[in-house]
Amino acid sequence: MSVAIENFVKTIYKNDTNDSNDTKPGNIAKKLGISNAAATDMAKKLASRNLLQYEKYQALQLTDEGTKMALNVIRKHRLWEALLFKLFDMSLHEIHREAELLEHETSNFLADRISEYLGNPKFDPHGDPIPNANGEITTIDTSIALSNTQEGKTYIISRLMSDDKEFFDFCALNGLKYGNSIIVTKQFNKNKMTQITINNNNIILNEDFTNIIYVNETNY
Amino acid sequence: MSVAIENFVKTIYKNDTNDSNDTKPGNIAKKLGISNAAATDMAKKLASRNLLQYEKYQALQLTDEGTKMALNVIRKHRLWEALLFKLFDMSLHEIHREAELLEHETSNFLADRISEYLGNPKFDPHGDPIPNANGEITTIDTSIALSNTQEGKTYIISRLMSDDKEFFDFCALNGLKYGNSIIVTKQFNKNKMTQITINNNNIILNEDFTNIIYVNETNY
DNA sequence: AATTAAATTTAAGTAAGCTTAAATATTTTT
DNA sequence: AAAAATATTTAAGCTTACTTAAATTTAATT
Ligand SMILES: [Mn+2]
Ligand SMILES: [Mn+2]
Ligand SMILES: [Mn+2]
Ligand SMILES: [Mn+2]
Repeated sequence: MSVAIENFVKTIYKNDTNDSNDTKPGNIAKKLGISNAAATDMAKKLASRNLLQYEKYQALQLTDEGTKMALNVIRKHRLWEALLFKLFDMSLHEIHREAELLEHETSNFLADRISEYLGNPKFDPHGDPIPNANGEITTIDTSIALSNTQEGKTYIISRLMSDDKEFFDFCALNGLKYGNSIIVTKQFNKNKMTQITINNNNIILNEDFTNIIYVNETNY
Repeated sequence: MSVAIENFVKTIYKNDTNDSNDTKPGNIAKKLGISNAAATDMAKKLASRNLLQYEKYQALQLTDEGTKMALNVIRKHRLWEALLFKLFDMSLHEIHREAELLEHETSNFLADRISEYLGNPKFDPHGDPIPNANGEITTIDTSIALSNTQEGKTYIISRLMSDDKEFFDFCALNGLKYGNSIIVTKQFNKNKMTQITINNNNIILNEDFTNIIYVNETNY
């Protein structure tokens, strides 16, 4: 499959699982940086190849085959991120940038070698789950957005759902890293802002950030 | 630059440095598996971009810029081969197959990280020299083809110049590996066949093989 | 409910990288 | 040196993945 097709189904999949907006050609176009017309064309083509269902003016829906393809690409993306992070200690932004390209030129064989080498990890360095070789995500995600946490409790950072360099730079600067521990000290304005304590620093985050930082409760 | 262009200049470079046939569009077409017409078109386009010199019916000649691009792609190819070989113990054929794709989707930044991680190696697992970040091959190659060796002498395998699975499988089976030691026990029929001893086995190789296996003399 | 705004689709066109077939030039053989 | 064989180039056309502009449909506003 071509790079264009792989990125297209992947973007649909991620829009469906992570975002609230509907999965119409226009929204996919925006994310891919192409015109609406191009996205509509592509949607029709992929429908004829049984990768998705397309009905005029309706949201796009991946078929099982399309979902499988998306998960296969996502698997490769996240395995690359895990490998580059481990070997070269590159930043979250850098590993994402490289993985975005490498994911399309990686055989299933090589993906399996990478996975094996890393001990078949279930999560990438962002905390995103890595689909297995059958295109299944077996892990149950119990994490919640920071905006939904409770004052006074301690949490472990489980996911940083972003592709944005600025965000990652901010995270790196403040110790906001997959696996690190934080205390939620205050929720402001109906959870539109959240104060946390990490490494003895107090940080106030607005909803742009608290909606994409996911955490798990701890027992302490 | 596109994959097509990178493979094109790389193929010209390799034809110039490794092969005896002239570097006309037809020969490049054959190696790339495209039509002569396509190769001629591409040659004209690359000439207009100052990557090579094109004159009707003449051999193609890379400009400095074209050569630099070729060496940059070759650097990435060989770094990938070295990394995959080291990490995953893949065969020479497998690492080549993957590198052929990955080489086009690798930033200079990532190439430098790979090189660094490997200790800036000067050779890949085939024994081919790895250009440095400036696109220079600093290593002086003193190796000779097995067909040009002398009876009774001991040599170290320095290069296996092939992309062929069958050849690599044969090599792997018989211990013909970069760095291994062999004794040339006999040269037959004006060096069209060569008998060597390796791991106490005698093997007779014909010129298909002795022309692509390179070795260095030892002092013993 | 009608009007306006926004999103989606259709239509027409482009560039890259190929193809095959025909025309032309070069190389080899006689 | 001519003829035949081979290689190269030109010409015409195809597919993929895009573009912009116009037409149409849907959604939002009054
Ligand atoms: Mn990523
Ligand atoms: Mn991608
Ligand atoms: Mn190789
Ligand atoms: Mn290649």
